[in-house]
Amino acid sequence: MKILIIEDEPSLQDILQQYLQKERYIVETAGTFNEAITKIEDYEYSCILLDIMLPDGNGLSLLKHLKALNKKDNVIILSAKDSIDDKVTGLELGADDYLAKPFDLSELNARIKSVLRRKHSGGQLSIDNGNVRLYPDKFDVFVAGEKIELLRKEYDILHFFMARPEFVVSKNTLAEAVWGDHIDQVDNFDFIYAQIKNLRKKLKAAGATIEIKSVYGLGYKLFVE
Amino acid sequence: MKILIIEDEPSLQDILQQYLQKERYIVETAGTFNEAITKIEDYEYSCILLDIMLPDGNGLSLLKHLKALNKKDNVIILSAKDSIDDKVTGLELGADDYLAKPFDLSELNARIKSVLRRKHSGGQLSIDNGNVRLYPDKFDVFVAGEKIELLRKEYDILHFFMARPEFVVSKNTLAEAVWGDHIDQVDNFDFIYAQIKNLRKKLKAAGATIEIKSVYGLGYKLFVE
DNA sequence: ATACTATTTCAGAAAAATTTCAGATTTAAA
DNA sequence: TTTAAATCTGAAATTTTTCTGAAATAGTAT
Repeated sequence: MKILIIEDEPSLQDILQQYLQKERYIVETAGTFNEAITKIEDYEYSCILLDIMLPDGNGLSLLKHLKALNKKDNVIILSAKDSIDDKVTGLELGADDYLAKPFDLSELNARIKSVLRRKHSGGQLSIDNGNVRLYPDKFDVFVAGEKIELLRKEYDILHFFMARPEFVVSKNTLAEAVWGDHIDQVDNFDFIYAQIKNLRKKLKAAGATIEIKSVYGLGYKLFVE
Repeated sequence: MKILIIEDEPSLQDILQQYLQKERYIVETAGTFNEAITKIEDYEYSCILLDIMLPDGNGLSLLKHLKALNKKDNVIILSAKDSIDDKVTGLELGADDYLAKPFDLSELNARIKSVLRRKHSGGQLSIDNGNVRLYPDKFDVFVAGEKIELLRKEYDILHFFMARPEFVVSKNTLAEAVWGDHIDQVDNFDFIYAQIKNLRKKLKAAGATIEIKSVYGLGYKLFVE
């Protein structure tokens, strides 16, 4: 579960980040319009918290941008303005919820949960590739109808690839998605090698018709037979 | 078993809360329309007691709201008005029962039990898994026909798992369901470990064919042999 | 108040998952 | 073919999570 906080005020950004990390989300932050755009284009977040009063551009136009890109990220708008106008405009533009400042952290948490619940139950219940089926909310993976046991990181990695079959993914992108932001300038990818190795072994042992192939110098891609 | 009391009059709220807590329910309260909405969106209650005369909005519109959100929570309407109108409207809007003030606490309790029975076991009086049988409204548990003595928290935990056999449940979810929402940002789960340990010991000693297995990094699940 | 029971906290032990490491193997390009 | 970089591997080290019995605290009933 990755959440992007788009908020220019450092203190609030900090509070939100710390609170949500305690709630076990992977949290990333963006302080400016441009930074936010870059992150959004690079990754699909489970939920985006968007302050509509950004210094270098109105948050609502960011929302417009997001929808124009056909992104599916869910958005909760945070705003100091409690004006009906902004709220309505935000929701019309496709935001999923609206929260006026000042707000309670537990209230924010409740809204996030509600958005995620809606997203997951409304969205697809399983992801299929070859003879592998993955149930995102149950942490269950089946190969040819048989359940296999994956550890947490193995599961996260597989989930990531299952959502992007046949696409080449760099190790940096993978690391960022599965391990989070703090893994930014890493000089060796041993931890990825170790995980990929174990995941491959389990998939092979179960007779999966998918394979995580390495693309020399670029990264990996999920190959579907 | 979590119950939400939506009632603006503090004294009645207090009486209900104390009584229901003694009856071993986890009780939360909301005094206003908005507070209630927030709580409802955040969590699915076993039963909601709804006073339809709220200061900041009619209770019936809250009921409408609830159904629009596709929530499955059961609702018992409490009302000072004994008008047929309100009763009919309430039940039409999907309430499960109706109780006119003033009412007897034991009567309320009976209605709640009946609603819960209908909800949880489709009217069944017991929940079975393996050689374990649990009687929800008697707080009785039998293993292979022999009654075993469980403490309150142990019972609540077992009940929770018995209703969700084979499903992985996070410690946060378990804590929220069994301990209620004052446990909001916990940084350690020692109290869960302690309870699970004791419950496991009792189940094992009685020769139960079910087992609460831990799923490393995720939570627990009830395994049925 | 007092005694009794239930629950939570604590500190250390155990178990499990993840990362690091050192050496082997593969790859692309000179 | 030779070379250097990239990737893979099994095992060890580290970190994280879970478990345990005992002690402290909270809760109930007398």
